[in-house]
Amino acid sequence: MSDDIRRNMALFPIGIVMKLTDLTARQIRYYEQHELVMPARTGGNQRLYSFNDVERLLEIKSLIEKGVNIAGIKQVLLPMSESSEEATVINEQSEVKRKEMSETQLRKMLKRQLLGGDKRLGQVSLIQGELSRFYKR
DNA sequence: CTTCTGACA
DNA sequence: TGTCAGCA
Repeated sequence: MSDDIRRNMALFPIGIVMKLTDLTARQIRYYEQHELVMPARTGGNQRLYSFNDVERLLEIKSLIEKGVNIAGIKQVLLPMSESSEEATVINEQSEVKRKEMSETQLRKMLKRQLLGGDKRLGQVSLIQGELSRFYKR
């Protein structure tokens, strides 16, 4: 499956990514600072994004719009070392499916936090400001 | 002209 | 997040 290398191939500069994602350079760089995306660099230190990076950014954008903050996105997106319940699944095309948290699980976490009773240590606030549109909508 | 880092009237 | 500076 050498289709992966193409998706991970560093191709476009931040300017194009901006148009592709409707995000500002500021935001894109900001998310990188928080390790939400790690684009490659050219010899001149210019960022080069791959298709995967762009998709990643779109997912981040989506979550931001839903009211999830950086801390929350980190927990919802990929680099999930081990998900106790959600098993790593292989999809129909034998392509490794992304270990993303489902909407339902997200809501579950949100509800648990919003309802207060969060006794687990080291838990970070997933929501920004007011309890977001999860309950407004 | 485009991108990069750092900083904040 | 916007935006401006000063480089590369």
